Amino acid sequence: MVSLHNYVFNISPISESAWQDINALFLPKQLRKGDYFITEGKTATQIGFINSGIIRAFAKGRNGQEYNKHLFTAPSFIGGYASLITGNTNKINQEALTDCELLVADYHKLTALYDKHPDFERVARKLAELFFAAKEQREIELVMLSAEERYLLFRERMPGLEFEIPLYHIASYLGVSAVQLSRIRKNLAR
Amino acid sequence: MVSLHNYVFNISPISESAWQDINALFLPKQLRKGDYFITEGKTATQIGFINSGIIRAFAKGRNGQEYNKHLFTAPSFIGGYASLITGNTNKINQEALTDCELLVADYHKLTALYDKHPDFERVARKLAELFFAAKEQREIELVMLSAEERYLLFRERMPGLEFEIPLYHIASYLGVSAVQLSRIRKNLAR
DNA sequence: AGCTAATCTTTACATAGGTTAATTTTCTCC
DNA sequence: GGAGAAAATTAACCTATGTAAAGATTAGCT
Repeated sequence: MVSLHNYVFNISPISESAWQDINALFLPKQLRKGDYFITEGKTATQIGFINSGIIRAFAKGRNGQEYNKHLFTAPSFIGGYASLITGNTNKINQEALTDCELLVADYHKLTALYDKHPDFERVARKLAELFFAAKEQREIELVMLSAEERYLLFRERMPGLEFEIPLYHIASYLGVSAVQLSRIRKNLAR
Repeated sequence: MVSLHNYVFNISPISESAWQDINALFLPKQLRKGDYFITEGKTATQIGFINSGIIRAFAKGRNGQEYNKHLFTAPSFIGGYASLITGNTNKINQEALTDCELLVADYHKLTALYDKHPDFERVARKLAELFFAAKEQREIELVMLSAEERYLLFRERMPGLEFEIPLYHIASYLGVSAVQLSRIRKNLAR
């Protein structure tokens, strides 16, 4: 299991003193399957780190249909990043698909450490850059690849995950209906 | 016109000394319509700032079809951000759709200033965060909205732009074929 | 083990949107 | 201003994928 410490140091090493200050802000928290970490319409204040479990981030359309923007597994930060950054309300929800072990910190207490620890702000910069590059990649794949290709890529990148959560969540993550994913799987099996 | 100075200070103010060091790295550059700022397969080394003109960032599929990931207008940074960050080759191209006035700097000379000027690294962090939030928003819109809704949103956000560049570039930006955009426009006109 | 609810697949049908090609309209530049 | 190129529209056709509903399968209790 990748600890918060290793995860952070892997992005960009920081001083021992910075790590102490950061670590002190994170407290353990459990989520039960079905619990929400953030909810649309509310303003995010916390950032979480997944030690175990699976969380989906999803947006809701007006007809009530949902789109799974992302599936998070350990190790990974979660939270209403856009809301934390801009101060606007969340446009999305994050729901535990399994029981989860998290570490949770107040985001603004964390960002208050940037002045004291520029090496930590560097971590935040690199993280934001990596998030951006990942989003860019996903955007290209959503538009340029067929649903079947996206499914194959998904299986490659998150092996086993398709057996831990309902397929319709994966379909939504891939941007297709559960029916269509079922057809795709049938095709591949031949 | 929003200058580089104002653009940067608007994100997060920096010391006069930091601004001097940054500004010294940016040199004017003209692009003619049709010129490329970055090319896929090559590694990006430069970052640009658009003072005037329009640039499209696009990805190419295997069948040669293109997808306009983004349309840039002044004021805006351009460059192979993902490549600059990761050191991998560009997966995308950036092509001038009109003659352009840019300021261009070596990216690594710029990032070398982070140690000396933490206030500048803060600018970089906020910028990356804003980029990320924008991508997230675009991703949601691509998946949740119909092509017609995306077109209306585009007209609202970039008024007039549809009269400055070929419609098929806008269609590609919206993720539909030129034929389909034509149908959409016809529908709206009724 | 067996019951119930959840999930997955399949079928039938509808539609948005792709492709290709022909036609019309609009630019561009001599 | 006219010729040729570029862009936009239209028409014809096709396919991927959506929706709804019915069945089949699986999982989660008690």
